[in-house]
Amino acid sequence: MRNINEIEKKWQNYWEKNKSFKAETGSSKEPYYILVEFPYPSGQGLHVGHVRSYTAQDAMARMMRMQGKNVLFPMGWDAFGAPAEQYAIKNHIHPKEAVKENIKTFKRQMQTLGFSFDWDREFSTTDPEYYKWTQWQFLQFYKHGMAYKDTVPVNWCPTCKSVLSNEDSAGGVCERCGSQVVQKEKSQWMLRMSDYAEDLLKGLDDTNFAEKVKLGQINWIGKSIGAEVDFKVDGCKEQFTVFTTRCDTLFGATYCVLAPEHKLVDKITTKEHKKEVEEYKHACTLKNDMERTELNKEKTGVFTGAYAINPVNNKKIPIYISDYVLASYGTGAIMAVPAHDDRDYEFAKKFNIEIIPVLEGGDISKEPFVGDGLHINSGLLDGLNKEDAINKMIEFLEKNKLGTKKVNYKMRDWIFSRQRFWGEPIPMIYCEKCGWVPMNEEDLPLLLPDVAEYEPTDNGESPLAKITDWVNTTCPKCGGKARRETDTMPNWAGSSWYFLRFMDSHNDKEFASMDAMKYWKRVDWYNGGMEHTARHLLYARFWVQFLYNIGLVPSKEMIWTRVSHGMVLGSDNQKMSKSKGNVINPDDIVKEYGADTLRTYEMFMGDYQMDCPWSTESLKGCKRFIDKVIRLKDKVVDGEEYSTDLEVIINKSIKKVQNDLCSMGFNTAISTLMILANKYDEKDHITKKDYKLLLTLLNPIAPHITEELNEELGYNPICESSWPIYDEAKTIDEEKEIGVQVNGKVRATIKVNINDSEEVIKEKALKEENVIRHIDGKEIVKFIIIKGKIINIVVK
RNA sequence: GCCUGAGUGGUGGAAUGGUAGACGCGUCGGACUCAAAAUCCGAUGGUAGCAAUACCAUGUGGGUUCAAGUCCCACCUCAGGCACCA
Repeated sequence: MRNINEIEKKWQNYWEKNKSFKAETGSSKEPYYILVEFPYPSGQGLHVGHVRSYTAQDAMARMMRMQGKNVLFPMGWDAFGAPAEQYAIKNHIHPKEAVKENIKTFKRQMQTLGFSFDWDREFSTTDPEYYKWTQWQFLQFYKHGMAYKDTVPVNWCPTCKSVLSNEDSAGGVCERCGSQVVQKEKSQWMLRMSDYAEDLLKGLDDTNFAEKVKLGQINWIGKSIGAEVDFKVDGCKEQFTVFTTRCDTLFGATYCVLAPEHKLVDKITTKEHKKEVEEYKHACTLKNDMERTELNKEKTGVFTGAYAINPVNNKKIPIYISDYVLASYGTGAIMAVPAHDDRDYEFAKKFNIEIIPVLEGGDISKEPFVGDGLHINSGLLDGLNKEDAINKMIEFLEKNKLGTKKVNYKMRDWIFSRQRFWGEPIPMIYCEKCGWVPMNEEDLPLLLPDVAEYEPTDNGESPLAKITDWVNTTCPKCGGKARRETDTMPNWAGSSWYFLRFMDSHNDKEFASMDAMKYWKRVDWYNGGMEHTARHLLYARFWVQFLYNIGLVPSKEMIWTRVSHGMVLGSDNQKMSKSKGNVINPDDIVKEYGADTLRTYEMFMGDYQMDCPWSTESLKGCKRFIDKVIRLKDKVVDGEEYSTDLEVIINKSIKKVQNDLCSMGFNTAISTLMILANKYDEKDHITKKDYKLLLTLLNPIAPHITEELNEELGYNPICESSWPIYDEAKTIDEEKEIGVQVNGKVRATIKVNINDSEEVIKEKALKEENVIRHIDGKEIVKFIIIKGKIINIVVK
């Protein structure tokens, strides 16, 4: 046989030439859309982790095509982003050149692996034909009041010289470069994502996401139901509002805390406390979120000198400021109930504030009691449980106009501006006379200029700000002098709707036609990394829901199932990285062992959804399996029927492989095929049909060699054939070995026939010597026969 | 601290409540070979035993059940995510 790489090349060319995997919009076959997250084409080339998830989805796609479905399995490039920009800065080339190179490498690598993507639908988020529509969609957000400019304290990375989203700077550290993030005030484009909090929560019911994925979304949205309560400041007209989920503990509120940034702080602070308060506030601005949370072991804060009036009992209670209260959540102010909240308790102990228990149970001299209990010291609430007390208190507050029921979400609006060159320009123009004016839609795309300088400015302006030719323009409204927005969009923008574009990739009239979207209906199966299941999925769902609300997509949720894969770790069980020297390059493996072996190994290595270490030894085992399949061809004799003695195992194998490929049981699908091949190997001869069956079942995972062997038998290509159909009746063994237990312990195994009556089985079991020994002299109290599974004899 | 996973041989991992360790890797022994590679055959959880077989064994401790890796309760460890969210 010829060299394995030549065979692989031959079939890759065949598929390309014959457009074997083209998805036809409008075809009468049942549409099925399998999507795998499009990669960021980094300079590192394809990772063996990519190979794992692409092979998995490829196997599904190939099987489903054979089952007669019209499978859409596309691939593209998420190519905007900081790494390409940094690479360009370093090497003094335009990022689009670097991206072009990287895409070429990625695509070549994917093609040598034989993935059945419909390459006719390929695009990159950096193509003007694509980002034109990303910009167009931004304009729709703007025109529907969903995009606005606001000055917000933002996370600033001094190294990247860029603003980061809360998400990107999780933990106070820049996700890109790892530097410490500081706080800075900046005017930013924002998307009103918080308006969609409730819909994003509800929409989950219309999806088939895995439970853990749904939970991730729910946690991120962070809904909590509570009440807002107004507190008057003693001795002046001012008042402030707090948010609480436990308004039933209001009688135990012995102080209030405002966030240091709260607007009221300056107004209510008394002369004697001014200096202290100012110092504390200043200290807080120096700290970023990371430091604030890190130093949370010890509560800090200062007294403002002012007092609030507890609205339920008119008690004067002190007002403090402390950074344990966040300005960005709720109202930026809390009522503190030290008897029943850990944080408030700690604070109260430190500042010697009164602690009044209002719930029965626990010992508050030692620790706060946060459980459920009947109310005490609470006037109208005394004797009630938590739920009743909350309801009664809300009723009381609303009746007396002291507060209202209120729902809060952790999810905030999406900060949409980035001070970078390599992103979609935001198509907005600032005119002294007219203010912010959107570009005319006909003028899109707004292209990135072709210049050679991409360094951000030191004052945090985007590199685009330096390109005056580009920046200076005229106002679309009044025709006067105006300036373009120089910020660009975040990386998440282009990936929030790419799956819609794949339905109609080359449409130059619309981002995708309604007809095409109605035909494909939705992404039926979406595979991606666990790290993207919270953020990316939430952004994409928000984007789609907005488009739905303005009538541009056919349904509110366009993604049905979301699944995630485990990582491929280095053989040292660590994440692969250059510095650790544990990186495996797929090119090397393909060259030495062939794409089919690599694909088979990555599917066999372990549970698809779990991380798994690389093992070249195990890879060789899969090579051996492929070689065995090739060798089996020598046993083939003519015959267009299955060998009689193989019928059961063949039908069983079809059923198992088919079910496993649909439910991500790739490793057990391969083990089934290994068992089948071993069975064939035991025989002197197998029929052509037996052999073709094995090749067909293995084809989704190892498509090249199976096509080659199939062709040598004289059959039409497998990718143009049908998936075999199994006969349920023939998946059952006539005879089976089952265990015989005595008191739950296996003492023998017996052969039973499918037609054996219980009497016969009983008789067989009781004939076994070892069984007789264990029941000897005892009384049989129960005789349990589970057909085809086990026998258990209970004796006393 | 909270949420989500996961703890099974030397190793990657299999097991709709029904013979734990499928399938693969490694190791050991054997065949073929001048030799090696490749391939093939056999053995391989632990302890005891020549063996039949017995006992132990799925992170720990309880429980439910004729039967528990699987279900329930408590706890321990590891990984990932969130983290002062009132």
